[in-house]
Amino acid sequence: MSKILNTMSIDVGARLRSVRTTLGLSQRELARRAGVTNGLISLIEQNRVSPSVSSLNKVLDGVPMSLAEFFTLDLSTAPQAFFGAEDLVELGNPEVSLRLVAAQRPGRQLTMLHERYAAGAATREEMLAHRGEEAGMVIRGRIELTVGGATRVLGPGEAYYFASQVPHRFRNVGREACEIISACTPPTF
Amino acid sequence: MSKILNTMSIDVGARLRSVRTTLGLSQRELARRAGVTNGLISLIEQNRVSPSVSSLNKVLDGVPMSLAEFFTLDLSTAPQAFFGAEDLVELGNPEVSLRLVAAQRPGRQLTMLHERYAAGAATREEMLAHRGEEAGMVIRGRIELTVGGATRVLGPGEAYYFASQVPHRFRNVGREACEIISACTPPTF
DNA sequence: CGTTCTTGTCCAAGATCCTAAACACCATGA
DNA sequence: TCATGGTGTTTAGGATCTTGGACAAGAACG
Repeated sequence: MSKILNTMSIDVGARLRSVRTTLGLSQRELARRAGVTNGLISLIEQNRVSPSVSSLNKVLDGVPMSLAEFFTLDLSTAPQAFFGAEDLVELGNPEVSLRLVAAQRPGRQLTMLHERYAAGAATREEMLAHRGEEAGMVIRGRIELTVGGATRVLGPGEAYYFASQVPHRFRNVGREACEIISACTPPTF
Repeated sequence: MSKILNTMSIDVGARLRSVRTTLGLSQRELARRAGVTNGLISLIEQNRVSPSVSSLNKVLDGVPMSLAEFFTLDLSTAPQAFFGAEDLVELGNPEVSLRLVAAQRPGRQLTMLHERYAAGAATREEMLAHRGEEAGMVIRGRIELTVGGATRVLGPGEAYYFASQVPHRFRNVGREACEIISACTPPTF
């Protein structure tokens, strides 16, 4: 006896699905980041259950997004064409800042990021799951980039381009912060 | 074995208690309006449980307040002294609008409302639970006010003052909207 | 002093959420 | 064709939320 919960003033399921798909995450990947099960994400998105606030909070921690942002999201906006610096959604941390362009855009096919690595900061070396390609250009500072077996330090005006499935790692070996504009497809964030 | 849930980034219990006490409601009164039990309100406010989103939504319907407003509330603001029209919190409905001054102020001792009755609108005649007194002045339109057995129509510049426990009823018998500035103590909203 | 009302808290039992595991489907590739 | 790895969905059962009622403490009143 499959049941669907009464329509509430706020459609939590649609909201969560919108947030997740916009960021290009699978239910399992979001579940892993949030420390819950993929089944729960599925049930919530179908409005088969109304999650406890603490569960929803855990799920949103995997995005990351606050409850206030989640409930304040306006789903019915026309696709936005221009984004001020304050419109970019921060996905990283203070050490490695990743600011996403057009985060809310449904069905987004491209991920563009404004990345900022603090002095000494680095990404974990890891194999990304998707099959897309990544490109970027340094606009300030210097960054050491390792792709497969090769390592090189890039400065302002220099760029990179590689397939995402090749293990790669960014490391800021300089004294000042390094900023990069990057793009990849399909979207992983 | 009494347990207290892990501290979350957002203290739902404190938030709800703050909202409720600020409005001068008891747990039972809020529960009645929301269609839940007083026990649930108690447990939520103590963070003994993390309510489901749908329960929290039901509870907030009794205020009324949206989930977005609830999670956006800033609890740590210094007492606000000035309130623009947009700062007043709407407590009524389209027919009978009740806009509360200083809704968020903790320990508020006074309730001041900007009331607006659409043409033909009326309050239910009911005995209010508290023992305070109410006063108000019409600033626009005309309103028929019944207090105990007496009825009178008041216009701009005219005022009223009575004990809250006397049954009373407001009714706009005119063609235009009627606006009133009212105050009562202790706070019932 | 009791009586009666209010308040918030606490406690089984029932309802709902959440997990772990399985399922069905599709795409890729040997 | 079969295996592999990805996707979202479903289900049984344990964990948690929610209810209805009891409880204790305080205030108002006679």
